[in-house]
Amino acid sequence: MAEPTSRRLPAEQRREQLLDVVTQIVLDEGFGAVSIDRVARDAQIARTVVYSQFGNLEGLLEALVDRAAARAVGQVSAVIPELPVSRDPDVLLVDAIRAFTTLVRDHPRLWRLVLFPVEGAPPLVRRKVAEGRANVFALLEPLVEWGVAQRGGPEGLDTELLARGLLTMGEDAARIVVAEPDRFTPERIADFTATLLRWLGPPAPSPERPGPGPEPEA
Amino acid sequence: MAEPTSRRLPAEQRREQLLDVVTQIVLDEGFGAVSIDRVARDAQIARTVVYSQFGNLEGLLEALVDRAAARAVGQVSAVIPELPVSRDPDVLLVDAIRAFTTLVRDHPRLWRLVLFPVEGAPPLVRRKVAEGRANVFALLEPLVEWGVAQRGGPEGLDTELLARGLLTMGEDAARIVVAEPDRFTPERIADFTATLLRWLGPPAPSPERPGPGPEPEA
Amino acid sequence: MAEPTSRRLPAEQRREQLLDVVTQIVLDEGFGAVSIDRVARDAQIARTVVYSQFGNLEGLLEALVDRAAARAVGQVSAVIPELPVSRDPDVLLVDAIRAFTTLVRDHPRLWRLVLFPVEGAPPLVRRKVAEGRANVFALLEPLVEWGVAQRGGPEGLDTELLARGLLTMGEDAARIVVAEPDRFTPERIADFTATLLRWLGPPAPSPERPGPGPEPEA
Amino acid sequence: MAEPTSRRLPAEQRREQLLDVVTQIVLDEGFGAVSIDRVARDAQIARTVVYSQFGNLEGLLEALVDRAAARAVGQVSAVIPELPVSRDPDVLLVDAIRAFTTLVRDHPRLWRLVLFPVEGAPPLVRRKVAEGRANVFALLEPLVEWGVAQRGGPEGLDTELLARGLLTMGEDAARIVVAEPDRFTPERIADFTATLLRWLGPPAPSPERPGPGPEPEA
DNA sequence: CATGAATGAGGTTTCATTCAT
DNA sequence: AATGAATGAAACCTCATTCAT
Repeated sequence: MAEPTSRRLPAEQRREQLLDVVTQIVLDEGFGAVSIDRVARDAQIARTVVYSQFGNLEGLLEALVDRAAARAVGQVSAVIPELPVSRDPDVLLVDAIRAFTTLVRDHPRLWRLVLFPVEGAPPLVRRKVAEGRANVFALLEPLVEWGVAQRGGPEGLDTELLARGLLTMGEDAARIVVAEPDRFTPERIADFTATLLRWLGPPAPSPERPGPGPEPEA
Repeated sequence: MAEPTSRRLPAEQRREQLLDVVTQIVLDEGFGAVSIDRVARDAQIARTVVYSQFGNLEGLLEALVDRAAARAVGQVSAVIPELPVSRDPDVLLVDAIRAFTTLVRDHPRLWRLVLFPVEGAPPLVRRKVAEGRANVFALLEPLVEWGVAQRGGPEGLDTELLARGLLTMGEDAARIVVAEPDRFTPERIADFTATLLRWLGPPAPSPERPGPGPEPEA
Repeated sequence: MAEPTSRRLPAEQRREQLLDVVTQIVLDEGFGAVSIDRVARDAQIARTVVYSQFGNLEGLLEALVDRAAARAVGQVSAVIPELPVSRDPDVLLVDAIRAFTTLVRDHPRLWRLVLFPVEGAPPLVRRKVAEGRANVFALLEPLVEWGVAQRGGPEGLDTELLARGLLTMGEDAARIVVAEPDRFTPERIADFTATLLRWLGPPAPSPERPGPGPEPEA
Repeated sequence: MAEPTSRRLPAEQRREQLLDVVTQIVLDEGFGAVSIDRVARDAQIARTVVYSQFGNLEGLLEALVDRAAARAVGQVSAVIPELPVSRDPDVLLVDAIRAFTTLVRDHPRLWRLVLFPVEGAPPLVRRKVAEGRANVFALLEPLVEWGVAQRGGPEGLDTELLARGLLTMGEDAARIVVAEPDRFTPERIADFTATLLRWLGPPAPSPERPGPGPEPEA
């Protein structure tokens, strides 16, 4: 680790380097292993450099979390469609699940950080993750409502719980894809989702959404 | 906290008292806040008493986890039915969800410990929790297979993923019941589950399903 | 170690048992490893038993040293002849050396304790050993004087230093016999001593010591 | 002790200062009294300074031993002649003894450290001392063989034991010179050695070594 | 921007010892 | 004669943080 990067870096670069070091430590040994000392040691610089960049330990973690959050949000927003949507809700869901898990699989370092409350994440981190989750939930809920309506869901369906459940399962899907990429592929998960939707019967042939033709009918 | 319990307790009682103290600390401030020092301080005894009971910090945490695990397992096993089952799978599922969330709601201290890998749970804790989860999964999977068969699930349904998903959602249900008991009640969650099952259509009216007669045949 | 000797021993027996335990610890891991705790643990009794027998750690060590000293003195006094002696001084010395090293070889546990200021012997121990050494020296010096006179030693020979040197070498002989009994046997050491004495020329055949006859004259 | 040396010393100087402090403690109270805490207290600095210089207690002791060993070796090598030697072996031995004991007398702090396995020297120290002893022995043995040959020693003399004995006595001489410098002077010890050699008779008048006639003149 | 020296606090652990039973 | 519970002191070590240069 920690190539002998030229000493005396400009602030921005130094920050990036240090955050990379921290990320590595967290992934390898959890948040509990992060200390100013350790970061400085791994980066082969004096402790005070870390202080001058991040103020203190909390600042360091905050910066880490902020960077990860920004990246994660950027990636997710490319996957969640925005209303109004003009596509079949089933296809939409399956595509979104596939896209999201693929994305997670391809950026495991980022998503392990986000998805696993790794080894003693400090309150700060949990708070940020919770925030992010709430944001995603806010995007998801109306979509779910729309989808249920489109599909003709049962009377009195608790869409809040449904949205929550979908979010939870989506997260868990991501987790298992990261944890065991050989056993759990995006494709397998997408297939599972499609099969599940098929179980619900064909999408309601609502007037303005003729549905995908013949489809699984028999 | 920490009533001035009579000094000079017999070992067993002392252990219980100390584990209670630890639990409180974990719930309030996470595993990261647990230290021999802190426990002794909160219990208003000398540090060495803790050592004489648990050997060292790891021993203390292990004892905590073991106690919690024993209790949790005891409670869960009362809720998960064992095959062969002679009841309607939908009712079974709804009842189990209701029973489990009720149980969790009524023992929030225990279940917060188990369900929330709070604030820096040390490897030891995570391992135990993972073990417990695996055990439950082992019980759950055959049940799910049985239920799907009973109900006439779609061709090619990935029951491993389905079982996993149900487990994940069950856990999450428990979590929200503990976290916001006023908004999320066992009844609400049971209702939601029932509605969802209704969506799947009526249980397959398989001839021989008033009871587990010939079973997976048709 | 520490067979489950019947609990509730009479004092004298308990003391012996505990001193045996201490001896074993010292031989295995040095004085630094001796602690009331350790002794009690190895003897499988409560710490307080040790206290009631020896008062405190110092008392324990003192008892250990006293017992060892008594035994060592008993053994040595059988080897050191007392004046007046009516035998050839060379034979006397060689015999004594042989007897002593043999004795040491046959009681290695005792003599390792005495001869090796093992691994952090506390002041108390060093003091006792020094005392013992002084006692032996007191016995040795007149013997050496007598021997030198008998043999016709050189004018102005510093018998104090000679006695001291003999003592030192005797001790060292004992040490190497204990440490490497295969390489250094009592016989080898006795032979060496005899050869050395032969180098000095034949013992003065003068009945009453006619003085340093030839001497370094040329 | 422990003058209020200016705070904020450069590393090298700090190390020296701390090793001096440790030396003092060892000489006064033995290795058992050395602790990071104690060293810091005596040096009137924070414990962590000691840690930053030596890593841990073992590192501290190792540094102490290494420094002492380097110094001791430097001094001894100036005293032990190397083969081939062109001087009278008796004179050589006496001179060496005199030089060594003088040197020891003049550097008592160093040599007490080396010669007295003081009060619980930890394994590390014992190991180093044993090593040093072995090195000296390796130098000494060929010299002794040469000397015995020169002098015409008796048939079958066990030169290994002789060399060992001389080493042991040399060490002991050093010890008593340090312990009681008034009673035991280098001169007294040199005289004793010379007298002893005289007892062996004149050096063999080997052809190419005309004997210690006029001595250091021709 | 970066270093190196230093501090103080907090945690783990072991040990000698005492007291009540 | 023995146990088991408890204390207080002292050691090790690591960390966050500050200051002078």
